[in-house]
Amino acid sequence: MSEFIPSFNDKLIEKKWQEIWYNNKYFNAFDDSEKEKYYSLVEFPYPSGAGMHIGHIRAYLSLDVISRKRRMEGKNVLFPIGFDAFGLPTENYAIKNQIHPRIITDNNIKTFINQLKSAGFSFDFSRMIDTTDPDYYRWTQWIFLKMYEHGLVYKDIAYVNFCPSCKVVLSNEESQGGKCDRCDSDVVQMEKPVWFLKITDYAEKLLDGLDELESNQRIKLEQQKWIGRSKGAYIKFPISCSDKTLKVFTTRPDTIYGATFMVIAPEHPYIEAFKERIININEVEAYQEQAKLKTEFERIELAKDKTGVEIKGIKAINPVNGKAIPIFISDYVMITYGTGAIMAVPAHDTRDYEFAKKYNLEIVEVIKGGDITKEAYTNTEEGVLVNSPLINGLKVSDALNKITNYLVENKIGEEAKQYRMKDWAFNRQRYWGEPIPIIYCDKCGIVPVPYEDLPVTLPMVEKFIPTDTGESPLANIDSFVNCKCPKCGGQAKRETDTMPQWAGSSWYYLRYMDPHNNKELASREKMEYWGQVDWYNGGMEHVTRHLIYSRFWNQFLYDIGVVVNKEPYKKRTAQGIILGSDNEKMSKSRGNVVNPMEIIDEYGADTLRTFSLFISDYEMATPWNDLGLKGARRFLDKIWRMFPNVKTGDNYSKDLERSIHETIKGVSEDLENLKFNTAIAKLMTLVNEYNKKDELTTSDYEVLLRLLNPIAPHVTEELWEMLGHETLLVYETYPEYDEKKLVKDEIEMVISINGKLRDKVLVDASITKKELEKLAVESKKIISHLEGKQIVKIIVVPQKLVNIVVK
RNA sequence: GCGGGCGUGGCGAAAUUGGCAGACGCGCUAGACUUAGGAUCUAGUUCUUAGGAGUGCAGGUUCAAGUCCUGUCGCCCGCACCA
Repeated sequence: MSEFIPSFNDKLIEKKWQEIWYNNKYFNAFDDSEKEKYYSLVEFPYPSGAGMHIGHIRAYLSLDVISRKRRMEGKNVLFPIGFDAFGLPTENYAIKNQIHPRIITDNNIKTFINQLKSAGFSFDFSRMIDTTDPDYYRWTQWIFLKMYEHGLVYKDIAYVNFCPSCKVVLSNEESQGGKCDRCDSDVVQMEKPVWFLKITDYAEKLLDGLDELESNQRIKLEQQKWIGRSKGAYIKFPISCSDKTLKVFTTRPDTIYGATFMVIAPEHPYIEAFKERIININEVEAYQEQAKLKTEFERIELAKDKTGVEIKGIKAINPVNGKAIPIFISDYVMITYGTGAIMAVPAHDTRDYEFAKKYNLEIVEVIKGGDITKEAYTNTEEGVLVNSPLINGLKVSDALNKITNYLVENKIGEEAKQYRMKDWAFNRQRYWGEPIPIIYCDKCGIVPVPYEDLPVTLPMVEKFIPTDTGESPLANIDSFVNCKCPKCGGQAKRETDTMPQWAGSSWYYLRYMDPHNNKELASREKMEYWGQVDWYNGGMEHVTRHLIYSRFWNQFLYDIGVVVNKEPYKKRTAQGIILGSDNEKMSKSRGNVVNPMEIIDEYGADTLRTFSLFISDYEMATPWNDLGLKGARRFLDKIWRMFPNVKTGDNYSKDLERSIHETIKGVSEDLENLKFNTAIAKLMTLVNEYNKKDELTTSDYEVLLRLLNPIAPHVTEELWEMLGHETLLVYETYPEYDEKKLVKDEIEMVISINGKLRDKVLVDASITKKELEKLAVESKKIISHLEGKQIVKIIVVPQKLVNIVVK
């Protein structure tokens, strides 16, 4: 053997093992294995031109470690990767540089694959998918058509969020706070024909399914909040001298006697309907115009300042007491929620209170407990109803029941649920997305593309530019637009809008099970074998969008008998983001971006892997720290340098035995609980212990290599080979601990006085309580502290401490 | 405004869920060895008047509080005129 070098050559070793693993397909999953399956999934990346980010590394590492551990535990592991490649950055880059997005995408994917491999991720690269591949998006389109077939797709003219800069319609999810998710421009409201997916039909199922999901509370809460269910009632208020009623939604029908006026949204259809009777129609229409000009963001920003106009000429009749009350138009009521109209109860709602104060409207207290001369009394759980003939003296919960029954019996109202979540606006006016498989025929109307004609492929054209009218660039491509009607064979035109970014990712976990199937999205047999995703890790930012969308698609596919499980994911976790070393979010403009490839170049993939997991609790956001990398590298080098001290031996060294079993237990548990940082700390502690010895047995050394392998796979694999093994560590067994070996015969007990540490003693594990007390009181250190004091009592906590309470 | 989380050395962080605060790592200090390396090894490293004090701040419960309770300040994330 040549001279032993005290620091390993990461470049050589890592390249060597990556070639062995990937060329021999060591990480490929088997569809026909006898072994128990394990499906671990990470959110597939968008292959941006910038290549891999440190965030990708951290996001994928957790399940790479788990997947590697599972293989060692004898599982048939499916740990796939793919690319969510449709999207605006690629299209924008394509337009700017006159390169087709196909070419850009292919190049970016190549870069990504190389980068993923250089980090040593144990993905099954044979199952790679690309959402922009017609063989893939054929099935995205297929699912859309299935939804259409089942009445979950509809077209409507609607006010949509439109980004004037990206020239694209945005979903609510993409336009939070009135800003475009991508370019941060102010979003405007635009009336457009929109394809909607009826996700609200699945609101209840999406809520129920959360019970089965294994995740932390935050992940469930954010989804619950997003769906935003409110239980309450619809109530119909008759309109004076008319057979029409104004329907409102309220969560508090018990406060109906306090309803002193009504408010409708500026877009409410009754303004048009009662145009003839409205005396101040000019004033009302002027208000409507003004409201339209405000972006949604402005409407929220100006929230403090309530504005409105009374609609003169019509009144609403409170159906429980027959009182005629005024109707106002105001933009604090949204047309998109509930019925676009409310009964205002100023005494018990802060917004209504504000409005009533401003316009000098009557405020009637119906729940006792607050002081409505000062502010609205809203925290009414303990309150008692007053001024409400039918329900006076009742507690709120009883009043709610009684009044609801009354409303239902008298056909004034009905129980109802409302959701914050709205139907999913599903079309985009862009080129680089899945074409929506719909054809418009003058004779037959809207005709879905027949299943056998899928996929509707994107045409490869030289130039495409977004149109100013908000139409897709596809609209300019005649060869795409013009087609035959599948029903009558006549001239027809294709839908030119494409699907949103979220489409392809809504079912990709299914495709991995059977990625090359050209007959079905995946075969039933394979879906039965692979079942649910056992563990899905991704970003917190996708918990409300992608996670809900994909759960919705899966539930739909389950309902029509295509997939096997109601819920796609068994367990979901989310990594904390890595901030720049300045504790700010990484961004090019701040110049605090860490490039993982540079780190691999300088320190090697094993060091990057170890450090990214060691830096902090996996679920918390943490600033990056370049210097810390050295520590990770030092740790790996220490293990490397131990190699010459390893002597043959089939058992653990006696004095290390307990530490080894403790470490095995601790590390395994930590890895399962996402506590990678403490798992690595425990391995470091063990290594420090090893380092105090001149000699180690091969068993001592190998157990360390096996424990560390999922985290630092290259260097451990190399050392494994150096030990003379001919098989790979990748499929070696994961160490197990022996409970009996954890038992200590001697325990260090703490002796404290009034809770303050005063002494420590080493005692036999079998010591009795009495003996301990005696020992404690007789300790020299303790005696000196007890001088002149009186012992009140002694508390003994077995295995831990003795506390002497003195006066 | 509502919901969730966080606040611990010079820094990143641990703390078996109420029982030795600061594991592990970075950095720093001193020494050793020089194969001058991305070194390595050894010792030390919360503060401090050596008695203590100490987990954002102020109280409380307890034999015992970073951990539980009440109040308060600061930061982060999500939602936001949702009726």
